[in-house]
Amino acid sequence: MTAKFSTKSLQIACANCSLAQLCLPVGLTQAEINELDTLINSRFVLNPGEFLFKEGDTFTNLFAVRAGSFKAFRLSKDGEQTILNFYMPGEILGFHAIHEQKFHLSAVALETSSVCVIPFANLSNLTQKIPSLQKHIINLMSQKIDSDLTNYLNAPAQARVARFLLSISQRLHRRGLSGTEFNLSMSREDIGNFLGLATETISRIFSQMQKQQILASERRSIKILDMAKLHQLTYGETG
Amino acid sequence: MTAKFSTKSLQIACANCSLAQLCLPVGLTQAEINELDTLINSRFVLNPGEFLFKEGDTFTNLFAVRAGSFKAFRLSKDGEQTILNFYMPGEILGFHAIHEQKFHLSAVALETSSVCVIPFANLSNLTQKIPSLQKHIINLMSQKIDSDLTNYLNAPAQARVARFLLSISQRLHRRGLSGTEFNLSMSREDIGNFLGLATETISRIFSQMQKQQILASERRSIKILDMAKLHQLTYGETG
DNA sequence: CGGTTGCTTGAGTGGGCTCAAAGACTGTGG
DNA sequence: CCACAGTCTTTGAGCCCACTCAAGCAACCG
Repeated sequence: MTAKFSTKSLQIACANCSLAQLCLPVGLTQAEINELDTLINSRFVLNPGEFLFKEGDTFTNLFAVRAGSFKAFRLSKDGEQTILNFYMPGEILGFHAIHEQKFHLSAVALETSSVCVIPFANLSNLTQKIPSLQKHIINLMSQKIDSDLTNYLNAPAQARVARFLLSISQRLHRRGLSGTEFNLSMSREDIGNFLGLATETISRIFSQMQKQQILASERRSIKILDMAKLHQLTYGETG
Repeated sequence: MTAKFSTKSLQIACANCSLAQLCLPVGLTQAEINELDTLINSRFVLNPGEFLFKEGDTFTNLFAVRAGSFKAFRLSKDGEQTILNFYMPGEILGFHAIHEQKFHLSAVALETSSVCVIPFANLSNLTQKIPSLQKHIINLMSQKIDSDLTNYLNAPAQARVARFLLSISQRLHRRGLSGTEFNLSMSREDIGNFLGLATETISRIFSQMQKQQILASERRSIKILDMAKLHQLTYGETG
């Protein structure tokens, strides 16, 4: 079931959060950040497989990923998942649910993860008082619209996998982590589902990239050996 | 080249615009709508093939489609288009460009079309004064994020075409036009490009749907005969 | 009217899928 | 600490959906 927000309250403030630049506060005064901290009064931890929210849930909060990762998906009528996205630290879930006050997809933790709970009504009031915060929220939503454009482009299997790996790499790098050596938090099946490819195809392409010296992979551990070649494989997509 | 905004100024006010509910003003007082009208001081017409904006252009304005339609696309390095979306009356272009103040795609008119020019900086100031307007902008962006989710799902060719036709149908219906009889403003090639299918595949699927009595199509004229079956073909996608 | 562009239909090919099976890792209980 | 079951990943074989190539037809335009 959907996790209870009281599970575990963490003693963390936006003021000293390492994700601050990716997440909410930008160009705020100390007083404004404190006000924001009052707003975001809840932070909690989820175990692997726990739901952050479910399709059909009423929307009241945005969630900022603090640690771990999530997959967002819908269920078709025959019970099959369609994975729509993965979320990593510094990224925000829930923007899609604002306009109808309802989640149109589910999100589960792929590993032990923690999130900040951002009550949207309160945030909305605060943006009315703090212009730079309004600007930031709109920028985050704009970024989301922009990045989704690139995410869902059609391409041959190898290009899709290359694009996926680069996306993960860049998102890790942005947080100051290694963009060349990392562990995937999702299964081959999840990757395939997300990219619209069979599990076996993902596996084959990883093997193939290994033979071409583009990367070294062992189960979920990935080491990118030739970033340039990986970019080439997505070549022609977007310039 | 990108159209000049001075091309033709139309005498139209938000106050008596039939698209008002889809576009900007919602729940505003008369005074607020007048203020908005001052903001949106420019409306102009584009001929088929004219650019509304180009990849790389600096972002200063959002555009609301008043009449006609647009395709949005990127060019790959070998000059191939990748069509990302089509835009119809009441829909807004440019949300993706806010965060970097730069358009990451191009938009051209598919037919004679007109748009309202919305200077974003001014809009941003106004949302700070009018809470319900801020709410509406954020709702529009949320809607965009939400609908893009459904747009780019992987599916077999027939399901994609069915989804595409339903999307067009629903968007026309929302404006009070017929959702069962309409003319497509884009070529088979554009549809195929957008859906990630070959032109010939689009043509074959149209023929096939015609044999199955789902629709009657003659070039760009479409008449949907069996809406239920069309929905069935997208079955399993989203519930 | 002839040229161009867009649409349709057919034939054959191929990339990625399905089906199948074996190997590698994880967790649990004895 | 090991055995065993279950899950995830890899690899192979064969097939099918949608692509490419090709040709013919219909509409539009100068």
